[in-house]
Amino acid sequence: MPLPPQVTDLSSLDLLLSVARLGSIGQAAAEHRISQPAASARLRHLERRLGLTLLHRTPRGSTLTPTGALIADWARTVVDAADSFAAAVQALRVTKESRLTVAASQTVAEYLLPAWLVALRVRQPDLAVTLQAANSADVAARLLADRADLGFVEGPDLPGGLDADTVATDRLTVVVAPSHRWARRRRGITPAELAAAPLVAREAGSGTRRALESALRERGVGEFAAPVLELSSTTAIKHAVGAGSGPAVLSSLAVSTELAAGALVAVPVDGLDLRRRLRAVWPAGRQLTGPARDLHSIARRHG
Amino acid sequence: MPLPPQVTDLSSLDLLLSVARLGSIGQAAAEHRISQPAASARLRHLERRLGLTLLHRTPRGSTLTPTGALIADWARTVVDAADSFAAAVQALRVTKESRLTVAASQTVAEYLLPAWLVALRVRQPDLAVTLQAANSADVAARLLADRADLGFVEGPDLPGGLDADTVATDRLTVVVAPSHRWARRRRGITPAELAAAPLVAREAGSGTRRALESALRERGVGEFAAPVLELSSTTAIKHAVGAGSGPAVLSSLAVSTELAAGALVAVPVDGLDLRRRLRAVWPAGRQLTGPARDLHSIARRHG
DNA sequence: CCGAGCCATAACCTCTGCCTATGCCTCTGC
DNA sequence: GCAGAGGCATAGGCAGAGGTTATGGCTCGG
Repeated sequence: MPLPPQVTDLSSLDLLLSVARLGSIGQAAAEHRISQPAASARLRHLERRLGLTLLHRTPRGSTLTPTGALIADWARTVVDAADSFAAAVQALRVTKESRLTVAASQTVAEYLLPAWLVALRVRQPDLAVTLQAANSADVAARLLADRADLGFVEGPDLPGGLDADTVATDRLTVVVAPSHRWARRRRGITPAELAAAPLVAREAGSGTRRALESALRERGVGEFAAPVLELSSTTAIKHAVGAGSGPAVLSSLAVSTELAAGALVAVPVDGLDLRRRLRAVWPAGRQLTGPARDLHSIARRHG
Repeated sequence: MPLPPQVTDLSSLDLLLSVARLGSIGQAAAEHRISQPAASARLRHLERRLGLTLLHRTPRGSTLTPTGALIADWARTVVDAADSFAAAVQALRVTKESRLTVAASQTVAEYLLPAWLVALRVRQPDLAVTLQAANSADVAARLLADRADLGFVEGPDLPGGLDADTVATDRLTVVVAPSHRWARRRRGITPAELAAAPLVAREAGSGTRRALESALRERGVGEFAAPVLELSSTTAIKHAVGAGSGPAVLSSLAVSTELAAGALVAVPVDGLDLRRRLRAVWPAGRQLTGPARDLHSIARRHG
């Protein structure tokens, strides 16, 4: 199920947003460093591809039609996502002259860092950042070997030799489809019920899964039902849960949108603390300086 | 600030996701209806553009490298956003033979309908849907004139002649930057405080703003401070709030991600009910049938 | 009434990306 | 062992999308 060809070219959408902001095709063209006719043609093609009139073109500027404004709202979502993606990818490039190297664990790397890097880029456009995704032990090792300037870890155990500061919190959340019987319960479920339920899960070895099992063990539950389904992406899990395949346990960061819209329902678990601190870490005793301090403060503010 | 050229081509990312799922470049190529060499070249170009090795290519298939898996996770976000965009845009095309015409108010059209339409498309790929964005009165008029099959309205007042069913709830939410003094208060603020605060707002006439003022008037507050800043997009407002320009009042659907990550903080308002029901509506007495019923049930389940 | 700003059209060109054809490699099954 | 299937890479040829410059027409303000 490939993407329809109408949306594979983000530059047109980006151009449309520029026109919306600047009020003229020519100025938008300049911002994108293409000629005015090229911009005009691109927008015309966009209109033809979508089958919609997006712009009022007049001899003294161009404004969005009502339809165009709605399209622009939607487009902003896509372009923003692409922008975060770009910032994150940029940081994965191994640049020898990077002035900032970051090591981050899964949840932070997947959900939070892209946005932080966008914010960092606003403040320091030319800063080269390197990102290394790793588990907590690796993060610590890299920091202590001076192969990273700043790290982010999730979970309770803090590797030795590091100073830490909590920058965000997530919470493992039990989610079910609105039609699931758990969605209708007044009170939460018990840890034993959760452990006995066949979940939709990621492949074994994921940090989320380990964290869940450790929290349950703390409450004296040591036996877990086998997963009913193992999938490789969070998106696939969400879809499976929504389709009624069973409950799943995911980071609150992964499901916030679905919860707000009601596509999934969160089920509380009595007496089980599923919160996890997401912490910035750095070699003990050292003061963060320069870009590392900036990123830390962005993370703190954003999270 | 145009998008970097590395991410303007979503088809490469989409192709990468297919490879991740199917395990071979050739099969992914088939899914996208291009030749195997074309797919291979496209992926190679993607790797070169990003400066990263994403795939392990072997004579019996291709698998993602760890880096590739991380990239794929990020890419999924972008591609999903594009997919929703595409479904929504598709519905804006005025198709004479559409078998389903929907009229929706702002919040629903902007935040919820794209996802619902994706779900609807899964069930009925060939269904032609037309979407008309309108205010409540317009939605009602269109339904009664038989120019729409199903409508969605927000807010308390239900136009006459319609049957309705609540499918989702949103809540106008006061948000501030984490550094704002309201973020540190134990108890909520009072309606009078909110009314006296200069907000970051959308241009006058927005439904959100009207809803806020009407809720405040109900509580006996009739004077409102002038906005400190008026912006044209929700994204711009969120950025301004995060940068400390002041509080804003936005739909919970617009800020769920930022709240979960802590980038923005919600401030409760004592005794002010800012919930809004989002309702499906249709001509009174009529039974929903066919695709209209399907969309209604999707909306109900998703919201 | 003239000049500035904006958009459209036209003619030309470049270069990206696709396709077909083919070859090599690896694993499987006989 | 060996043959065949499936997978990826390379090569050559081609089409078209999208860019550029040059120019013209429209509208508004001074």
